[in-house]
Amino acid sequence: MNYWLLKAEPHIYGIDHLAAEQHQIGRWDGIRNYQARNFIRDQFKPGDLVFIYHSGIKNPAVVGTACIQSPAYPDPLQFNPESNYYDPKSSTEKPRWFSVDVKFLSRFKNPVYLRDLKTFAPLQEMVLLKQGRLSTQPVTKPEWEFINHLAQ
DNA sequence: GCCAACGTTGGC
DNA sequence: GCCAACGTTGGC
Repeated sequence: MNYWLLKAEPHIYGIDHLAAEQHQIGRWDGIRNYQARNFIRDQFKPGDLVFIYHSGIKNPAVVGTACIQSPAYPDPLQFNPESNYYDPKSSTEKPRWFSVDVKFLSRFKNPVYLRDLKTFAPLQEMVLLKQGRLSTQPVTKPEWEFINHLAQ
């Protein structure tokens, strides 16, 4: 069992969108960064637990949890010329980008804000604090448990 | 393969 | 809106 963090811009697709999906399962697509892609393609496994993190807003925060619901599969948006995520260099034979299905689990009553994460010694090695721009990233088990306690 | 130019992310 | 960090592109 592994733990991950997925970033989302809440006005585009955030935890409320996920919770509103049929069966509360949504496709996590549009990832267009190789490092983030590699985590999805090579390491995400059904049953893995993820934090949903809202970025690009005034008070960025971990806002809830979800779980990986499917193996990685080619992101359909890369083949759609109408999509912002269309990639003409990708092909169905050699897809470049991958997505997974994610199932909503919980929305934190108390979001854990980035400014607070920064104050706790056990969280100082989080990828979130070290590498600002990575949109999918690993979380350690101690970090997972610590943040869940903060959200209670 | 190097590197300058450029684009994007994302916190503040 | 600004800007730091960093990823990508493309000429050479």
